[in-house]
Amino acid sequence: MVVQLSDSRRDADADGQMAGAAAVTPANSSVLSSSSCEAGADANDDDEEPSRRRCGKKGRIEGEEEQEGEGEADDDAADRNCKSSKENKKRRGEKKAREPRVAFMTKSEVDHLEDGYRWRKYGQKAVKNSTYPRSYYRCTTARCGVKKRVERSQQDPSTVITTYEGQHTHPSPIDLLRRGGGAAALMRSAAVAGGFRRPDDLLKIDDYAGTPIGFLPLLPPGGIGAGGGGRLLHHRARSSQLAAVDAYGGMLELDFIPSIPR
DNA sequence: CGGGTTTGACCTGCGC
DNA sequence: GCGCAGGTCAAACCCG
Repeated sequence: MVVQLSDSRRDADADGQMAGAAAVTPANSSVLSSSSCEAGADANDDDEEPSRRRCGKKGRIEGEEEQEGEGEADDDAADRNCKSSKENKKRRGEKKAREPRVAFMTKSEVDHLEDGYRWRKYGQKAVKNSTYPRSYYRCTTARCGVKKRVERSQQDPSTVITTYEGQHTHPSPIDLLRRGGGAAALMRSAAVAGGFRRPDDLLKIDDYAGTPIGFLPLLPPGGIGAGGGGRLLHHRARSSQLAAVDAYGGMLELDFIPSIPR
């Protein structure tokens, strides 16, 4: 099974920064409450957020996607944009640099898997050729533009596909806890202990171009173990590599972060 | 009352 | 240019 992200990656940030998120598993509120992320805190997205405005009644958002430094105090710019939707369109076209995105597939009965960050749902759409809707979430942390989409696999309804876009501009609590603990060692030991070593145990994740970029373990419905659900902690070991560890010790090694083909 | 969810409408990109 | 599908907004609603 494969996650095929339909969007072309040509626009993606080649920096290799990972979506600040991690895969997930069903909520298990009794354990850790977050996942970690090496938030590469770059100011890439002062993206939207509170100060969005609309043109006209239900018009478009002004100043949206407006960035490059002047992100915030752009009332004027916004007004300008308001005047010409064409310009606006043009701008969008120019700037629409997609955030790097990563998709995770997880066996779970719940759609919205706990990953340690707080998300606000801002939309839901029926997806063509799928009986399951896709939900859209945004990180609730101010100025953090990370988004994620959650949908069920059409082929395997027990599988949840979570796509993260962007990177958190803030650490998650768990990240702080783990910091200094030696992520690499942690990951290695977890991988060994995990037992998810054979391809059969894993779900393949493809990058935008359909190239295999990693694997995820097939978690049993409800997650690993009786209580279900572990949380994925991930650490960017190198700029070109991401490894992940499930909170339950399962191997979730994502040895990737695709470089963008041009 | 504040924060999250639902949902219909709107916007945008893309293929034909 | 048109239509479709994906993505987003925001009012209304819900819930703790």
